Amino acid sequence: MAKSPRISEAEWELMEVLWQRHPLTATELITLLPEERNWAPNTIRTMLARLVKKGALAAEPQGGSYLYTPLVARDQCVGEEVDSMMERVFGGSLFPLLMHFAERRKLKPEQLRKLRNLLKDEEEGK
Amino acid sequence: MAKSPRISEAEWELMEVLWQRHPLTATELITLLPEERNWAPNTIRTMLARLVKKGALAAEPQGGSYLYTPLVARDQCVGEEVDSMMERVFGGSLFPLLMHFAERRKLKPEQLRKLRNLLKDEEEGK
DNA sequence: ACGAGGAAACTACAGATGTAGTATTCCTTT
DNA sequence: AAAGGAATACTACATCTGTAGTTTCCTCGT
Repeated sequence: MAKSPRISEAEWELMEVLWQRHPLTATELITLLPEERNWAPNTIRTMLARLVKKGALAAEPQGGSYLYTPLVARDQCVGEEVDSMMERVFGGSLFPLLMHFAERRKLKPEQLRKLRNLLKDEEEGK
Repeated sequence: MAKSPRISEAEWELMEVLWQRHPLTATELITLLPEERNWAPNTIRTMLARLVKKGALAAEPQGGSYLYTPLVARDQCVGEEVDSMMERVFGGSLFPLLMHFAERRKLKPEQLRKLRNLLKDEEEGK
């Protein structure tokens, strides 16, 4: 499967809405966005246009407007996002990531031990 | 603790080297970079300058040259990187991330069950 | 059929990023 | 002290991102 286009942070928010519910017109999408993000409508339309250009969305004309639909699966985008991050900061290996969480979220040592154990095969198999 | 500056993908590679070994001059750093990355020396120096401007590196003059040293801890950068990604694609919650790995890396269902169990408190506590 | 109002198209612009060329400076060696 | 070589400083430039204003166009209601 081909790599999906890169979705930027702000774009991600639009995609989230569209992955949950589509097709949508720009106006509908705007009403569905969390209000905290009070982007100017034109900002959102610009981002939509970029997402279409990137091939992340399809834009189907519908009476003077467009209906937008995701062309890339959320799962795939997530996968690529995660992989890229993992590659960058954990050398691609799962275990250090879990260690990271274990430390940050302060798992109890006993949980940690179990977790480590559980994932040993994983790491070796990789 | 203050937020560390944003380290871009390419910059990350320089930082990795410097986190492992510092202080280094630009030239030393260049020799330590993986050869695949055959950046022009000037490219690397530009990135170094940017990292200094961002406050990610200190540049100590040393006989007509500089010695570069990280000013931000790798751990902290990793944390912020991970948090940002988690926020973006997993709504900040750990469990879906683990599910993702479980699916992608094909954990055995039994491992998965244990893992889920193990992390339940974590999720609830959040 | 015409006008109002909303959509889309086009334009703008600053900051980040990837990538590197050119110019200047300054240390070191004859 | 002058030259050579390296390191830095400055400049460049295309693309992506965040953010939005201005202009044009189409559609629906009267």
